Amino acid sequence: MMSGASTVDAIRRVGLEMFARDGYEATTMRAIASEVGIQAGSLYNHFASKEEILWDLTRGALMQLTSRIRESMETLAVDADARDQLSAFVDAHVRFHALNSDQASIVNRQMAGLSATHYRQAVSLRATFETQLGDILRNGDASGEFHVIDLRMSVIAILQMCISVSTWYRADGKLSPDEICAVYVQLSQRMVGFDQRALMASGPRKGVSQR
Amino acid sequence: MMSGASTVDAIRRVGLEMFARDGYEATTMRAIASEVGIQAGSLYNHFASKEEILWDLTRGALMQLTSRIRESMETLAVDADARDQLSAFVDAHVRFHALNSDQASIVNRQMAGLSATHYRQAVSLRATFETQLGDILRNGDASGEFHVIDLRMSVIAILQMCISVSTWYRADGKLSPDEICAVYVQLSQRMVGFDQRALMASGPRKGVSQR
DNA sequence: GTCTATATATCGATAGAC
DNA sequence: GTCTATCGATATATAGAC
Repeated sequence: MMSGASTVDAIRRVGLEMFARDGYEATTMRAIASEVGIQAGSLYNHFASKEEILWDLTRGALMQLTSRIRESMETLAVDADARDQLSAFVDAHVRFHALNSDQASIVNRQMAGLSATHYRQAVSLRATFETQLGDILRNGDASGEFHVIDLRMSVIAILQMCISVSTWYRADGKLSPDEICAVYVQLSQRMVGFDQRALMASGPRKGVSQR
Repeated sequence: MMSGASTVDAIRRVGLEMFARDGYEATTMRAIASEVGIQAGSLYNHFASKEEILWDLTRGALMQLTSRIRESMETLAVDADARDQLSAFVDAHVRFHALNSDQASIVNRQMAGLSATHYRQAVSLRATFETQLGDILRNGDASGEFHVIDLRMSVIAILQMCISVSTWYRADGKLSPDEICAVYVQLSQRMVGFDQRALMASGPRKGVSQR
């Protein structure tokens, strides 16, 4: 038991880590309890079932990501163009998946452990991201800023690209979240057909990074 | 038991389907045996353990994908440019992940069930795809065909984009594999900074698809 | 709210008859 | 090679003392 942290928060913290690392089915209530420092039966004073822990973590991760995206979009001016909107969206998405790889694993890999009802709710929450990005791309294409090849496939491809950062980013690696976000923002702009040559002409183009 | 198919092949077929749909840990040997039409104990006449089934399927999927990519690359002329190489690679990757979503699930989501030794072997096999695509991008950047922003991130982003097709493609959907591959090839060309304007100028540009 | 003890079920894997 | 029967371990979840 940790001082200064409630038992329920300790269960959340341990469950998140173990579900992400070992998978939901491979993680046992006994293992969670042991890491928290209590007996397995005591877990049921805080969560009705193992699935309730997963649902709590899934819902929390999705709401955290929702908040980060909303905060990032709110920094934009009301008349921001589609390019700025896309940048804010991709930046928030990449940053979240880099800095919260455990939450990313829960949402992207462990959702099969949810009950049918909770699974539907999670998919519904996740679909809002696709809708948001789809709106940005549609507006950008309509205004002539973008030249989208296919709306739905572009949306999924960009989202999946952002999500994949969670599989390789390491806090002790050579690249900072800022640097990574900058690259993915550029990639997303290319994918939607935003013409960057005007920007490139304003400064010397850097060589390809060969880390 | 199916006539014309050996028991071991039936186990492979059923295991692939159940591992992909329910996950490795959530799939029981009894469930596999039941679907095959034999008793659970009889499975051990064909595989030493549950993990051996997963490893057989993982290895098979990775080798199938390897073959598809090699076949696609071999259709190219010996002096094919980087753009054609990228197209052949992406086409094969997207096509495989669309038409073999179960194999894709095994390789991309169920590998945590493998033993440490088998896991390392699978990761090693999978790394060859990254190396191949990395070579194509590096050569294309060196020759001036591409303008790669960051080699490693571009490789991962493109691969993950191709893989994601397995999560939404349906054989009874509106899009054929050919149409999907065409879109993803274009997306990949944009991501590596291949200039398409010369091609676009040769014909009227189509509006964005709003399916 | 945590403990000990346990109910109830199911798991992967094995043994030996046929 | 498949069957029946079962081993030994472990799973989630519960009951009741403190």
